[in-house]
Amino acid sequence: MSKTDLKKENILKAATECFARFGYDKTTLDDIGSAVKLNKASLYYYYKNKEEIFNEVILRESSAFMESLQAKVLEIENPDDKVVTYLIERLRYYRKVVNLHHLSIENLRTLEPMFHKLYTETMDLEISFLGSILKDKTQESSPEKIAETLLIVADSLKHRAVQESGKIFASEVDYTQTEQETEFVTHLILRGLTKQP
Amino acid sequence: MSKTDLKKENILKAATECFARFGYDKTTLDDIGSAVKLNKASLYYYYKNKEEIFNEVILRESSAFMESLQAKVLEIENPDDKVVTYLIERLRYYRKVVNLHHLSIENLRTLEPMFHKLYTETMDLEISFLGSILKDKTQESSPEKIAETLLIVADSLKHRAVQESGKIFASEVDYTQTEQETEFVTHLILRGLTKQP
Amino acid sequence: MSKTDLKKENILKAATECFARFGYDKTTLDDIGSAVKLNKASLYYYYKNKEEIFNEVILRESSAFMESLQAKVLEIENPDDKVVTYLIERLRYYRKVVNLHHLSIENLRTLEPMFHKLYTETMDLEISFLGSILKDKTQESSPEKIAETLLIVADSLKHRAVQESGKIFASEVDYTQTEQETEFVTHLILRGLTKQP
Amino acid sequence: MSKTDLKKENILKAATECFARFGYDKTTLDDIGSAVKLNKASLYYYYKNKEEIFNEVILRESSAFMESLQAKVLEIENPDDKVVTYLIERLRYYRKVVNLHHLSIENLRTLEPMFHKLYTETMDLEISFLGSILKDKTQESSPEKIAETLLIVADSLKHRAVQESGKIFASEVDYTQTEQETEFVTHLILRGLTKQP
DNA sequence: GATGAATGAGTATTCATTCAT
DNA sequence: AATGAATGAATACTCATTCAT
Repeated sequence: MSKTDLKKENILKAATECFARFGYDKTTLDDIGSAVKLNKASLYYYYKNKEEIFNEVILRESSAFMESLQAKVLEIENPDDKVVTYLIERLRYYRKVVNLHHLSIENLRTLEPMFHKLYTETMDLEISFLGSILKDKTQESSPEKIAETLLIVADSLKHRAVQESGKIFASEVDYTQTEQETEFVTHLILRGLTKQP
Repeated sequence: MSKTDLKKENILKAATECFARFGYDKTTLDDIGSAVKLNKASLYYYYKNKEEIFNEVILRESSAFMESLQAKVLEIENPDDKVVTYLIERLRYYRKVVNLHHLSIENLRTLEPMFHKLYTETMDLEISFLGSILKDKTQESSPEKIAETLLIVADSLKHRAVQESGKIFASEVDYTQTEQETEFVTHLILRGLTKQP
Repeated sequence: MSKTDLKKENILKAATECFARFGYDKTTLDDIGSAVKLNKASLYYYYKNKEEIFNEVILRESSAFMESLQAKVLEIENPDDKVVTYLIERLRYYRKVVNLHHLSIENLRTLEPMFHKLYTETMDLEISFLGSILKDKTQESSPEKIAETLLIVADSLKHRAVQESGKIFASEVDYTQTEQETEFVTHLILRGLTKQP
Repeated sequence: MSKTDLKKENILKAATECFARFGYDKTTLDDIGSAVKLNKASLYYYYKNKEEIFNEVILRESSAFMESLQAKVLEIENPDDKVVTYLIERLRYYRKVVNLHHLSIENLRTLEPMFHKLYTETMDLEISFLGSILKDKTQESSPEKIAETLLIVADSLKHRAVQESGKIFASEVDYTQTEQETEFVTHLILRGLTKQP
């Protein structure tokens, strides 16, 4: 690993700490700078701006989460539970990130492009993983097609919940409701696939 | 309702929206002002400062929550479940407030006096409600004494969790653990009361 | 005295207290309003603005001071001392006003028109008083002419001192120096008048 | 002198001008900024806040004053006069600072910690200087002990006067009285030392 | 690569002043 | 005569970002 990459790594580690501690908004570049013993201005040599740093932090965390989630899912016996668990935990993770970094609805709007980029980058991997789980359940369509549909539906439900929030207590309530919706739809789809009455 | 009270009401409504949208820190008085079509400075005619507005918002929300929670609890059959549900939902509500308004540990420190005031003001009502539920369960001490103890224990567990947070992902994890601790202790106490082996 | 005049009187009394307590700048109209149990806005019914109130306060204080000073001067035996004392005490009073109301150089600039108005309004009375003291000392010119000259010279010395201040510690030092200059010039003029060698 | 120190120096020079011109409260950071051709925000790069700038200004002025006062005192013949002059001039200097910067009672309260720090930092030097003057007058105790006592008494008298002010015209009057009290007590102590009847 | 230095835009709060009632 | 209500302009302080060296 080059010297620069090492430094970037250290910055990310410090930033991860700070964002978790203070939230995105309240973390100042001075906070991060102090933590890596680097002048605030120097951070701009490694990253374009605060948002890009946050970007990277989220990306790392997501990768780690995905790995551990996939490992956990593989240990589940019941195939339907595998899928449901995967989708629900994915949703809960999103909530966790939002809460952890104290992201406001406004932040979510601003950071949307970043999340979208992260989303599309990860999508292929997720489709492939979920597809492999679904392989022996689907008879007609390709399992990847089903996987993609499930992911899209799940994300749409989440997206709708976020958009509708901004009203008091909506965030919490919606997530619970979204979980139920996700589970319900997933079961519907999976049972449809196995042609059960 | 007087004209002034009406205006204060409108300000609160706008503030509630804003705090939920942006969080406490990122809500500016300009945000609230715009929402009520009032100059930022005018808000100071109705409220002493930003904190006082937040204060009032939290107070309203809490009252509404308490009412609905108590109604919900009364519908539960099993007496023990009544108590446990009440205490757990109360804890979840705290987390909800903190998350909703994106309160940082720092905020919690600053706003502590406000929360404390709210807490003591509500305490009597809570004791009286919880006491009435416990009435036929206690044989020796007064039900109010037991109620107060339960509330104090529950709040202490919560308080410890808050103090210990500030570590990564701690917020989520700790609350779950605190819920379990609260439930466990409550059962211990309740079973002690009914002298079951 | 009409009801309005009575109210104006009360406002002035309160304002006098406030200005002496907090200084001109730090006295708010709310301070004065509270003190007379009158809404801040009501003050504008009686006075054009804050400056006009201050104006009046200074005017009252000056009149009172002038009366007492003139009484004091009349008790002095030596005619020269009468004049010198009058001029010196007059200067000291100016300093006292400036210090009492915490007037900055900048204030003095802003309030200059007011002071000038006060100055010209009082001038005639001062000339007449000082003239009466000088009556038996002057043989050629009218005593009023001499009186006016003395006052103008004294005020010029003071004015120059004020203008030159704004440099550190100048205020204090200059006043002392100005006192000496005033005394010296006065003696020069008085002795010139009596044609002493 | 480093570039930063030079800049800090310039800021101080500008601030000194401004504080003397407008007083502490009415001097804005924009005033100081304009004077050094520096954005208001840049001042925060060099100094923590307005109070710290004022702090430094006062510190400089005090050092300069102390030096000149000590030189002046050394030229006095009569030993008792040396001491009295030193203590009286010290008192006058305090008044001078308060008047010059238009410090209100409120300011004095806020800035108290700063004055206290300055006070204790200077104390040792003052004790040592005053002690050297007293050397040949004391026969029993150490001259430093006497010096410290004199300084403490003088400051206490001053402190009481400040506390009691806030009443009309009090500032002027009290200081004069404090001067007399200081002189009287000093003479008492000095004559006691030489065991004169 | 690193940073000292600078700043524009924002953020809570205060206050003299205005005006409709 | 009195005031409730509103506001523009200030004011101390913060922070992401820029740039010359």
